Amino acid sequence: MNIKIYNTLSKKKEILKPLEEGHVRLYVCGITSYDWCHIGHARSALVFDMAVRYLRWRGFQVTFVRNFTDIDDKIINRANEQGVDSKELAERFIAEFYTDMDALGALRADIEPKATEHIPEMIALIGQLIERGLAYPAGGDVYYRVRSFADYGCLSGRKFEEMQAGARVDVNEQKEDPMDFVLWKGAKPGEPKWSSPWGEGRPGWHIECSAMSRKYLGATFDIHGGGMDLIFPHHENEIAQSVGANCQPFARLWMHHGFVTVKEEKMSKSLGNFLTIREVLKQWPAEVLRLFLFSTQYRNPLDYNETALRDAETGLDRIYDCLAKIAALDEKAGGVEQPRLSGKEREKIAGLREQFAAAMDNDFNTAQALGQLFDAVKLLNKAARLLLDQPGNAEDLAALRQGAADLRELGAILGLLGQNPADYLRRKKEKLLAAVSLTEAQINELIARRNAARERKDWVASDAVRDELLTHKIEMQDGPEGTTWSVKVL
RNA sequence: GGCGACGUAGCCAAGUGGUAAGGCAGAGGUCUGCAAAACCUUUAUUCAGCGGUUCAAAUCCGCUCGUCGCCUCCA
Repeated sequence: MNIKIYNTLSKKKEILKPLEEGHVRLYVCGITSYDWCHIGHARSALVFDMAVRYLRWRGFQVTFVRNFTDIDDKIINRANEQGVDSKELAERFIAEFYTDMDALGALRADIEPKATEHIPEMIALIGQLIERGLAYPAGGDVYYRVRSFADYGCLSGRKFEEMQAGARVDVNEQKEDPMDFVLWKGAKPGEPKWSSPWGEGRPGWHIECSAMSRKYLGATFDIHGGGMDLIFPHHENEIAQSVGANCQPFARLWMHHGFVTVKEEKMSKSLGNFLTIREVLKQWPAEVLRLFLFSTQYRNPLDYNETALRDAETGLDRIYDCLAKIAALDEKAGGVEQPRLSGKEREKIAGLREQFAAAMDNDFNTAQALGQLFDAVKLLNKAARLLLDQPGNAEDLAALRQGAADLRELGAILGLLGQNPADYLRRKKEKLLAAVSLTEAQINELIARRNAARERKDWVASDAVRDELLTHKIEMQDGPEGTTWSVKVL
């Protein structure tokens, strides 16, 4: 088994070989908890949720750590704006984060450390950096002496000269060099503070990840992940801190996911175009959002728009339709001798797991993996149709059931197809019905009227009923089991 | 200005040296009283453009054009 993952550090796909065989240690940068999570956060959460589920499905033990930044300038500023305590604010948005994650069906990380609960670890780490001459106290703050760290820039591919050419860093007289970054900030009046050898203050942003990853995963561990915007400076600085303090390699593989854009622009507070998870889930079920997010490989940018989400929903419906059909087939297993599925078709159904895994092994290529799922749906639909006409052969049914079970098992890796297919379709119908001006009883009455007309072969009357229903966006399907209806989207 | 990514059908999106997955939308057909759903067939001689390497390139190299991101808090 070879799982290849793109490593930002080497700019190549590399075969995943955990330090400890069979055990992957993963650290992901979580949120700064001062505001509602947006769909960019959802992408981050779901990408790593998928990666963890897949690695586990593949038989790895995974230790997944994702932190909360619960002390930071943004939190303090927001708390001041709202006249609340910064700790209270941070706690509140951690709770909201969990609500969102639950709504998305995202697994909890195994360890979810908070920065404020690891101040001693950070202080120890800063102390080590000072000892090694890589950091210096200045006026109540402590800074990292970036030029003393030879590999600075190795992750983002930057060189000092280049960075300085375009640097837009604040002028700060306390720093020896404008590129130096803060490890410890001396407290200003009224700010939250902890005591330290350098006076009262609080940690800089980057130090928490170095301290907490070391505590829970060790100085060197397998994968460190986050959004692409964290490459510089956050992850670059983490490397400087961790390698500088530990004198051994830090994360061996860096995984960075692409952004969600809205109308081709990066979401940002300043542009006012960010969409919260809460808002999006009001409009679309979590599985639709997941299917949408996984329709593109995680490193590529992804544009959020109505059309894309609608397409995703149509696709999801199609898979559930297929599963529901097969479930219904189960109930009328027949005793026909001859299998109707060819050996080749049977093989293809059985090969789904392997095909899916091949796609996922290639840097979690969910787009390709979904393609395999849809291929299987097509095949299963075809087979189900064959069996629907006549009593099924037991072997065929077994193949179909296995195919459906595989579909659901693989879907679960992406957090999809977790619902009972019949329930999913019923719920969807109810939701759509709520937006339509007819009740189910009224619809059934009209259908009965139409069927009576069809009995008489009064096609004019029959079509009139259908047209009437269509004005209410109700569409009928005449099947062997009678007439069913659905709400037409659009 | 520096660094990096991307540009594949109407739209979304795989494919990274061997002759273009998949989804959505569209067209034709089977089924149906007619429909719908499902299924079948079909929709890129071509992968931004131009050169080069190779028996062979969407895939490698160079240049041009275009889009986006990072360099400041950011998933």
